[in-house]
Amino acid sequence: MKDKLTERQKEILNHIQNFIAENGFPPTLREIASHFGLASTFGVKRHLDALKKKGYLKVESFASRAISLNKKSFSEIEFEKSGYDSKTISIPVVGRVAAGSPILSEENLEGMIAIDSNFFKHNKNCFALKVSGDSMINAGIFDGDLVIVSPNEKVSQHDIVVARVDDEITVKNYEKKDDKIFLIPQNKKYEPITVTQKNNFYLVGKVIGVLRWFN
Amino acid sequence: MKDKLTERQKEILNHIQNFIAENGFPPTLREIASHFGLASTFGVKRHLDALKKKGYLKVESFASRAISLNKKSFSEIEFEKSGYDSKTISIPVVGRVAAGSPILSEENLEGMIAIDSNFFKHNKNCFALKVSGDSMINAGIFDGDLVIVSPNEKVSQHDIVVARVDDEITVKNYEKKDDKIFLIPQNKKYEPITVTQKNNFYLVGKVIGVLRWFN
DNA sequence: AAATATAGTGCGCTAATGTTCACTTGTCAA
DNA sequence: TTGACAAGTGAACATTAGCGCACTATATTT
Repeated sequence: MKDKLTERQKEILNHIQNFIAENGFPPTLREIASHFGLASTFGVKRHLDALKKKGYLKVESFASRAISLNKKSFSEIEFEKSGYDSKTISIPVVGRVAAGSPILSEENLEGMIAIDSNFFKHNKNCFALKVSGDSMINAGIFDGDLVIVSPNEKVSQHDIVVARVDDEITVKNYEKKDDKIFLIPQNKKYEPITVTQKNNFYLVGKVIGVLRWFN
Repeated sequence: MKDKLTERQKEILNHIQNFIAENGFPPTLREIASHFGLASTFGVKRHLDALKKKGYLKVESFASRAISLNKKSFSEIEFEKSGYDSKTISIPVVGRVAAGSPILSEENLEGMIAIDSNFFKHNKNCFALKVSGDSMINAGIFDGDLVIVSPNEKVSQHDIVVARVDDEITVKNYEKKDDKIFLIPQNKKYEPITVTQKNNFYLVGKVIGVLRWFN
């Protein structure tokens, strides 16, 4: 009841959020007023007071642009108290793999990443590997992405896998035909790799996820 | 030009970042000065001018607290601090958003994911949203992917954002031209959305990451 | 009809905050 | 040594921006 906003208040709150997103800092009363074609800052102030009272904003007194959005309007609170119980599983992140070295040696380690077990129903030996190269762009795996790899998991036809061919680590689609193994890139620029007896071939694991950061 | 920062400039920049993270808005010159025990605001101003010139932040003239961070300033500074604390941060995962409902209401909650803070240098209000539709495939975002969203972070031209247009939640590239806002899909099958005054437009946040599971 | 809540106007006041200038100090390299 | 440069001081000064009052208007409720 108390938290209910009027139409105008919603508009104001909405505009403040957009302003911050666009500018990186909050607007002044006058800027808000002028955006709505208002002539006086007093009305705006009353709206802010209302929004503050209802818990959507914090406003420092006697300070300029000192509006901050309250988490309440976003997330946290509701989840925090809903007693969400879940374990997280930590997996190591592996960067560029030095040719010849075991993938999971310390020198390749770059950090850890933890993922909620609800989303992660695989075995505990998983790790994440930083992809270099664009041979899988059509599968939505870009240079620099982290692929999450589950070793000792059954690999089926057409799965995306991480494999080692003669000390070279690659991410490709897996295909087996008449006892021959093919590693298929998802980019016209590259040719499929045919694995022969002469190659030192090792199926590292199955790619079960992809994680990418925009920086 | 040399983009290299002096020690002092790094300290200042770092403090500004922390201040914004804690308060939700940037500090004034005097607040910065007093944090460092300085008696004059002039020195601070010169530091800001330098940081601006070197491209780490933007500062509006004759406006209070009008400092905004440039992307560049993330990576570099946090870099040095990383390694100290490696907590994991939990963020909620949001599934299909019922039209009209606040994104982060319980009915939309699907779980939590936790991510190592070393890989996650953004604010704590972040959440993950399940994408439906293929309008961003050329940006490597597929149907069913989880995009990780940072609300109340400065959105720049061409950033991938989550926006609400008239109760419809979409993920698109953000573009602003002459006061007009365009939401650009990354798939030839779709047309850009032009946001007009008549639309109820709300910039939910910036997409800072993508997570995909193969199941 | 009267009361109440929401919205907005105009205007002046004052505190908050950015800007500028002249001068000092310490470091580093030519 | 001299000169360039980062850093800081102190004291105005100029502009921005929050605050508050009296008054108006329009719904909705009592």
